[in-house]
Amino acid sequence: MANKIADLNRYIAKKGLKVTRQREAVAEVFFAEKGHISAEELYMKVAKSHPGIGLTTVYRTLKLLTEAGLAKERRFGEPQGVYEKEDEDRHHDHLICTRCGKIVEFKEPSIEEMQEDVARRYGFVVTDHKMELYGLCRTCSTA
Amino acid sequence: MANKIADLNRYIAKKGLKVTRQREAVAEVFFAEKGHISAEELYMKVAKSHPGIGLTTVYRTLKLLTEAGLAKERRFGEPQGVYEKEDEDRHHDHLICTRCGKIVEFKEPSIEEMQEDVARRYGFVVTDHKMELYGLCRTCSTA
DNA sequence: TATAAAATGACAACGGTTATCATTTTCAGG
DNA sequence: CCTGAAAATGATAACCGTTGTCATTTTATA
Ligand SMILES: [Mn+2]
Ligand SMILES: [Mn+2]
Ligand SMILES: [Zn+2]
Ligand SMILES: [Zn+2]
Repeated sequence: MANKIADLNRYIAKKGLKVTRQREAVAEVFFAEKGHISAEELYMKVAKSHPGIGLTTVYRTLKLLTEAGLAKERRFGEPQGVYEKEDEDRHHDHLICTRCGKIVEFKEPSIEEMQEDVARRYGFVVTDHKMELYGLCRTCSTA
Repeated sequence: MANKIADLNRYIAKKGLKVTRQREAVAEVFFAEKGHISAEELYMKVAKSHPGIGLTTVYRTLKLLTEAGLAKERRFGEPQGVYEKEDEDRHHDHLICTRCGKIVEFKEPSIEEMQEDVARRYGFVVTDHKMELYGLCRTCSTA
């Protein structure tokens, strides 16, 4: 994901910030992730290849990535936030199993349209939304 | 509101717990609320008529009310949780203005049906869901 | 009224995140 | 390449909403 790193560096330049080894290290590990990862977990993974990088820096980098539109913070009912890669056309919502923690991502344009309708009806302009369905996955409900 | 208190007392009896002045005081103020209120705010309001009641007890009572199905905790992107009255047929979702904080409640059965569809498609049995639309209210978007 | 169980209030502790600050690093200009 | 101003880092303390602890009080049952 060299292009992702390039996107980050472009954002950094645009904002007059600076490229650092730490930012690249954190971003690289983050972009290599598939699912949702907490700051603490990311910190641990980064530490393997780059010991010495502080948890604070991981938090700061995640915030930077979020501002740059490359990461998104999620909150699935737990106090600890998790992050995932963000991309204009990667928007999705989540199904969360409250028993085993399994998370399924889905996209449902027809629901999104209806959300727009509802918002319009109340005079709102929607900029973001959150939809989470909590329940039991197949494995957990048949056990 | 007397019936709400009665509901609470019924739940308390069923669980072998005890009716106390504090619980009644907190519940009364809570049930008299219209919108969403934080534990801290509720604590302040309760203090006016019943000084001496601790914040801890307010938290405990809110948890009790939630277990009894009479209150529901909400989180609108801020660290501080807020509570609102709960009722089987009072389910609704929220439109939140990110500028002025205005919150509009709405109910959209067709969306709820589609949520069920999506869940079924992935083998999930939904027990709860969260849908929040963030954006600008009419006042804020035309200013 | 005696008794066991539960609730209370004061306070400490928790956990995830952010602020502070001395030190180090980056990078534009010379 | 240097130099210097601006920004970033890491260690640590602080923050803040919430929950745990525990001695004391209150409730409800018999
Ligand atoms: Mn996701
Ligand atoms: Mn509501
Ligand atoms: Zn499951
Ligand atoms: Zn507004």
